[in-house]
Amino acid sequence: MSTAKRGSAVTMHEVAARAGVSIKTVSNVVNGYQYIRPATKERVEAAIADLGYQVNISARNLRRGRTGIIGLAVPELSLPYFAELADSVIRAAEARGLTVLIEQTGSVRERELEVLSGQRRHLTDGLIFSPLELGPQDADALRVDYPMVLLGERIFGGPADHVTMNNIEAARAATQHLLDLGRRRIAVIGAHEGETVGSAALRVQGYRQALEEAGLDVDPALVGEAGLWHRATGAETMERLLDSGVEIDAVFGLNDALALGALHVLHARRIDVPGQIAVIGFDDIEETAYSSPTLTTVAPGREQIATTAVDLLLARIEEVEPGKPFVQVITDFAIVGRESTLGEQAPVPVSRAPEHATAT
Amino acid sequence: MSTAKRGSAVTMHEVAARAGVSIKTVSNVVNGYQYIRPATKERVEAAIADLGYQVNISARNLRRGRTGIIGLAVPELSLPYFAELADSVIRAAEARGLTVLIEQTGSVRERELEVLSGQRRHLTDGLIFSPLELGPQDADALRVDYPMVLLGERIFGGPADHVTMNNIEAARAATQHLLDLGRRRIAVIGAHEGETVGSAALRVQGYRQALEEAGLDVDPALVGEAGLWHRATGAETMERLLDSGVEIDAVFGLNDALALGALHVLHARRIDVPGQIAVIGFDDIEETAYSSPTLTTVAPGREQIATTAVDLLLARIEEVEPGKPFVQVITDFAIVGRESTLGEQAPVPVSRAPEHATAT
DNA sequence: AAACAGTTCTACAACGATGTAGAGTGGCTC
DNA sequence: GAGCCACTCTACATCGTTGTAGAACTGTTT
Repeated sequence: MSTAKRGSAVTMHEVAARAGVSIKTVSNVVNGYQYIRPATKERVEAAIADLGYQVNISARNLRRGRTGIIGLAVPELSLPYFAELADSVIRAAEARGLTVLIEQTGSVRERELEVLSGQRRHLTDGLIFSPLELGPQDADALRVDYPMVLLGERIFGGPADHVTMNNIEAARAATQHLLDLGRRRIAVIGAHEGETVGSAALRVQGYRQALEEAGLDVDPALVGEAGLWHRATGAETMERLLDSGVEIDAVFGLNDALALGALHVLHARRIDVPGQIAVIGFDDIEETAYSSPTLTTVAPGREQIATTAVDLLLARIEEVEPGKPFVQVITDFAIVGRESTLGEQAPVPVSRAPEHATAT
Repeated sequence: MSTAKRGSAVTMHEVAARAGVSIKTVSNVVNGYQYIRPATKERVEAAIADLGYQVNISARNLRRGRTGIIGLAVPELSLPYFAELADSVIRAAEARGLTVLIEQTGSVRERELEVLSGQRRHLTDGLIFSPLELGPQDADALRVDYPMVLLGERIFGGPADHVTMNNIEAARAATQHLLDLGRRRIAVIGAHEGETVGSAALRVQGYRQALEEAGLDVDPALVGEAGLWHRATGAETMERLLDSGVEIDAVFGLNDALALGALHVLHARRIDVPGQIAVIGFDDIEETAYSSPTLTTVAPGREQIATTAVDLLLARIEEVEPGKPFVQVITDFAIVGRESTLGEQAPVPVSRAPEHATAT
C-alpha cells in the first residue's frame, strides 16, 4: 500500500531520487520502455508506490502535444437521445483510452460556432460535433484545422468526416410502416419550414416520398412545425393539429420526444392510440419501451454511431499525413414496432434489460 | 478577420516577433495585465488576430497548476436523472468559467474507487462525485487530497463537503401524500436489503416513519427490492409484487425510473392508476410530466443541487488554507402532484417549457 | 539635481514531463 | 583483441506558458 497522499504533488524527480536513478529512467518505467533491468524497474516501481506518485498529465500533454481528451458537442443532455448518445460515446472513447469532455450548445447558433473556434478546443485532441443550427452556409466555419467528426448529414460534402443514418430512407420506412397499417391521414410533427438539408427536412422528405409512392398527396395541413424537438413542443404541435380540425389517423414524430409529447396530448384527450391515431417516433430512446402505450420508433443504431464516430476521430488524430479524403459513414436503422402502432398484441418488452446492464 | 489557421499551432513567440515585443508582454496582454501602453496592446492584439493565435492550455495548466476542468462522476448518463443533473452542473460550471469532464461509474464499486484515485483525476481541479456503491467502510478512500464534493448523504460525516436532499423527510412526505389520499397498502419499489445509509435505506426509513406515525404496520411483503434503479427493474419488481398476491393500493417508487417501470406494468395489466393503485416517484425528471398518466413525484431541487455543488467545489479549489471544516448542504424538496395520484382533475402541464428553454 | 513613485517592458527561470543523443556495459564474432 | 551489436541508463534540451526580479523610462517631489 502507498503511504503518501500529500498536499502537493510528487514529481518524477522525487521518485528518481528515492530509487537512485535518473528521472528519465522513471519516465521509461512509467511508459513501459523495454530495455530496463528488472531490478531497476522494481526499485522504481517501489518508489512510485511509496510516494504515491502519479504522472502529471498537464506536463505530459504539453510535451506530447496530445491531451487524450476528445470533445463531444451536443445540444443538451437533458434530451434523452443526446444523453444516451453521450453515454455510448463515453463508453466507446474509454475503451480506446480517451476521455470525453461534453459541451452543450443548447441548439443556439452562436454557441455552435463558439464550439468550433473556442478556447476550450485546445483542451482536446479532436471533436465529435452534432450541430443542429449550422447549415451549408457555415461550411467555412466548419473547415477547421483539427480532427473533427460531424454527426448528422446536415452539411453535405462538408469538410469533415460524417457519421449519419439514412434519414430519408428511415423516415420513408417509418411512414411506410403507418401506410402498411392502412393509415392514410398521416401527420408529421417537427418540420422546419424553409430548411432543406437538416434532419427535419430529410425526414420530411422521406415522409413525402413514401406518400407519393403510395399514390397519396401530401396535405400541408398535416405537416406540423416544431422548432425545438422537445416533449413540450411535440405536445403543443399535436394540440394545434387536433384543434385545426384536420382529419388524422396517424402521427409521425420526427423524434421520440415529439412523439411522446403528442402521445401525452392524445391520452389527455382520450383519443385511442393506436385505435384512432397511430403514433411512431424516431430515435429509440429507452423511454419509448416504457411509455403507455409503448412507442413504435426508428432505432438509428446509436452504439454504431458512437463507436464509428470515435474510431473515425481517432484515425484522424493519429493520421500521419492529413491528406485522406473525408468519408461519410451511413449507419443502419430498424423499425421497432410497439403498441402505439401495433396495439396490444405487440410483445410488451417488460424485462428488456438495457444493453449495457451492470451488475447489482 | 484572421488569416491563419495553420496545421501546427502559433505560439506566443511568433506573436511577440510580429508585434516586436517580448513574449512576456504578449502574455501580459492576453491576461489583461494593467500596465501596458494602449499602443503596445493594440499592436499585440493585431498580431494575435493576424496569426490566429490561441493560448495553449496545456502549457498554461502546467505553469499555473490549474486546469479549469472539474470532474463529474455519475453512474450513467442514460439514466435521465443523472443526464439532467449533468446538464445542470455543466451550465453552473460554465457560468463560473469551468469545464466539466464526465465519468461514468456504471454503479460499479471498483469503478467508483478508480474515479477517486485514477489518472484522470489529474486532468481536473476537483471532483463532484455521486457515489452509489461506496459506503462508510470506504471513508478512507474518500479521504482524498484534492477538492471534492459528494452528492447524496450516503457517507455520513465523511471527509468531504456534501450536497444532499433530505431523503428521509422527502420520502416521508411522499408517503404522507399517499396516506392523505386514503391509501393504506403502500408498496415500495427499490429497497436495498441490508443497506443502512444509502438513498434507498433513507427513503425506506422515511416511508416507515410516515406509516408508523399514521399508526400502520410496515408489511415486509410490500417492500420490493430492486438493486439497480432502472425502468426495467422497476417493471420487474412491480410484476413480482402483483404476482405475489399481496394487496396493494399505492406504490412508492424510490426513483422515477422505477415508478415509470411500475406504471408500465400496471398499464399493461389494465390496472387503473390512480383508481386502483396510486403511484408516486422521486426525482422529477422531465419524463414524469409526459407519461400517461403523468407521474406524481418528489422534486429534489436539481438546479439548486448543481449550483451548490459547483460553488462549494470552487470555494475548495480557491481556498487558501485548506483547513475549513466540511459542510453538508441540505436542499429543499417539493411534492409535485400529478395524475398518477390525483387522477385527471390534476392540471395537465402540457405547455410546461423546460426551465432553460432556448430560442427557436 | 537628486530622489522617488509610478509605469512599461524584458530576461530568465521555472512548471513536470518526454525525445534525442550518446555513454557505458557486456558478450559475441572473426 | 578489435569491432560490433544489444542492452541499460543518463544528461540535456525542449514543449508553451507565467512568475519573479529588475531595467528603463516618465513625471513629480524635495
